[in-house]
Amino acid sequence: MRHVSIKDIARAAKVSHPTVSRALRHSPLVRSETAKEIRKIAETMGYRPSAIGRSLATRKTNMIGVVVTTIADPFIADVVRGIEDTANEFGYSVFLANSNANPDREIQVVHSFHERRVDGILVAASRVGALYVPLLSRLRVPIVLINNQHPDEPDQFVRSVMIDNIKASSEVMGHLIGLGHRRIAYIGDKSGFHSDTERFAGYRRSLDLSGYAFSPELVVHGDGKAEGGLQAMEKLLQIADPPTAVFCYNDMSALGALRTLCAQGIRVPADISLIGFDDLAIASYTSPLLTTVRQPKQQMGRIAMQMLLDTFSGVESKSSIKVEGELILRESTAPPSRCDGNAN
Amino acid sequence: MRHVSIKDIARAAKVSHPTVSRALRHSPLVRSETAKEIRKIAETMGYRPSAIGRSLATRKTNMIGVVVTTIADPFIADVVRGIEDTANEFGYSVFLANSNANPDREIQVVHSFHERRVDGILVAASRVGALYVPLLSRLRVPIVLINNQHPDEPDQFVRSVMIDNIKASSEVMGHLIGLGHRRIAYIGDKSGFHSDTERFAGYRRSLDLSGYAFSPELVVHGDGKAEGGLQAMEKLLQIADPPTAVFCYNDMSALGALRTLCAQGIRVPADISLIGFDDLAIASYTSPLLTTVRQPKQQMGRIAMQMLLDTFSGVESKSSIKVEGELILRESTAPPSRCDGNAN
DNA sequence: TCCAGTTCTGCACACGTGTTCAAGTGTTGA
DNA sequence: TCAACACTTGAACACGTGTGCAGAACTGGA
Repeated sequence: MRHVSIKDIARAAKVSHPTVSRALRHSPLVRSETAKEIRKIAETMGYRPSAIGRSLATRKTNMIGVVVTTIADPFIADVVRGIEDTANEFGYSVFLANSNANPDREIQVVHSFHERRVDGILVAASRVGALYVPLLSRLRVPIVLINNQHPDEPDQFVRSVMIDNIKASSEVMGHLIGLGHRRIAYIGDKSGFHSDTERFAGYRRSLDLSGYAFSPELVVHGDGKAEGGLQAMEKLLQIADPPTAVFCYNDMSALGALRTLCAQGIRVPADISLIGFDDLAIASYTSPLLTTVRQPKQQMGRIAMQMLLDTFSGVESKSSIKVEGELILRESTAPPSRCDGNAN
Repeated sequence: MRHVSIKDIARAAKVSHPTVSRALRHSPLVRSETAKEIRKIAETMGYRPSAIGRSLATRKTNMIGVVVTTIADPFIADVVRGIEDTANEFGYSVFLANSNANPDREIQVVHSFHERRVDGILVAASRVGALYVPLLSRLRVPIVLINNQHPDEPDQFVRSVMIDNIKASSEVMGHLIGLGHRRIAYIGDKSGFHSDTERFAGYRRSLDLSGYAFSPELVVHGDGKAEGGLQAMEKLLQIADPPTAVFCYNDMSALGALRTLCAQGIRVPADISLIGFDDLAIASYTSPLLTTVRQPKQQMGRIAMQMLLDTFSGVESKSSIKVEGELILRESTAPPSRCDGNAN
């Protein structure tokens, strides 16, 4: 049994199919009684317009593609939520594709989106990032990168929204240094995500500005997930002169680090201060509650989608938007308990 | 600038467009040198087939729709991951839509999927569930419900995959009762999700079978999220004779409950045992580590998608698949410390 | 009654791809 | 040399919708 089409309705209403098309779209070109009659028949026959046919005719699909590393990442899930809400509000449907941080897969996904003729693409937390902007740009599809490197030269098709990592990172360091910490460790990501790179830059710069020594052994790399943070923390505890505070580039890493500390009977924040980044929901339910930087995750999703919508409607808009993080002080940071003797 | 179509290639190769169509699809009907030449030209011109055109012609979209309550729920995120991986493996793209547990929205989403002519629909953790199976069935689109009520009468289009809640629930209760607990509380969900209903049934039945009294005041309702669990636990602590163990219908609720306990200085499991359900990643990073029931989340997504694929290819398959949960013993349960005097 | 103007309708085509069928070309065997 | 056959190609149409344009139907005024 086929779907009912406007031709079927046309036959039933004894009119031509263009008239049906116009009637259903409330075009003023069709007599109102006729239109009403047609719509009644359409309703009776259980008609649902075919987005496929419409897309072919209008060269507009009202679909957007979202490529993420993995939807299992709570940060990304929140961003996607903001995207989907906004998209839906404006009649767009979203394709979701996990790249699992695999560059090949990422490119393959973009091709798939292209074949489906999506009206726009959103990329969340890609590893490839700016590297494949040329590819993306060649597709001539509007694209918004989220928390990712934006090419220096302005590009007609590629836009971005990101948090001001350097600034947020500096606030984190300011807070820790203000509490009296000198030996501050940094847990990053071995995959080299843009967020990590920038946050590390802020960490480094704050140390320099404060005149404190940068110790390479205090920088370790996890995988952005709890397990990586757990192992990274173990490494930090093995060095001769362990840190008094640890700055994790994201909350999941902090969660793992917290687990290691707890398992080894090290008190947070009494013995070691811990600070994360993202303000995932979970950060409000750990013990102690996690001090972190709040990213407006859903809002970033909304903004990214809005940037696409603006592009669609030809509205001029900034090619790059920066949002602010907010340092959320909870319970996992405190002044260092012991004097570490490092006067410098 | 338009996309290049097979007609453009046909013109360039001085053949007709059907020949191009056949060449690109490696049809044996076209001479191999011609085909090779055509494919070379297509490559040069940067041709990418239009899924829209193809869908219209084949009446197959290779798209499936996934409706979830919210992708911000870690359980659902994992299921979706399994779905997406499998879908992608077989050349399908997935539409993601959040219903936010709003029945109207859920129906609207299904209509939207229908208009896009998806080949199948997956529903994860819906509140509406079986209630709108008639609607879904009328669309004549294969559907698989995940962890949701399945209509009693077998339906040609609606299938389901779910965990054996009663059994898992009984194991949980068996574990707690075996440890010596008598006053066991249950934290459920006020929205009335199917999972909650079934798990509660298992809780209730286990009490009956063991001959222990069922105390209505020991049953409280959260919202399936941490905040709800937190508040539910507060209520439980206010009753005159508080429970010695708490069974939370999901891990997020358990997380909130754990927070309340920790904040009030109540030791887990020394003072109160706590047990969850789902085995979210986070359950391995709490303090104490959370005892819970592991649901094969990704696998459930894979199975659901596989059921759809089977339907597409006409393979006969079961209309309902039950997977087993696995009780994961960690650190949050122990024998009760005090005699609660309730000899019964 | 006729004309001009307005309102409404349908024809024809477009969008990009796939498929059926007929016809063209070349090959083989009698 | 011719028929039978296999191989290759293209014309025509289908899928479902939207739109420009021509023409039909209707309205109002002289």
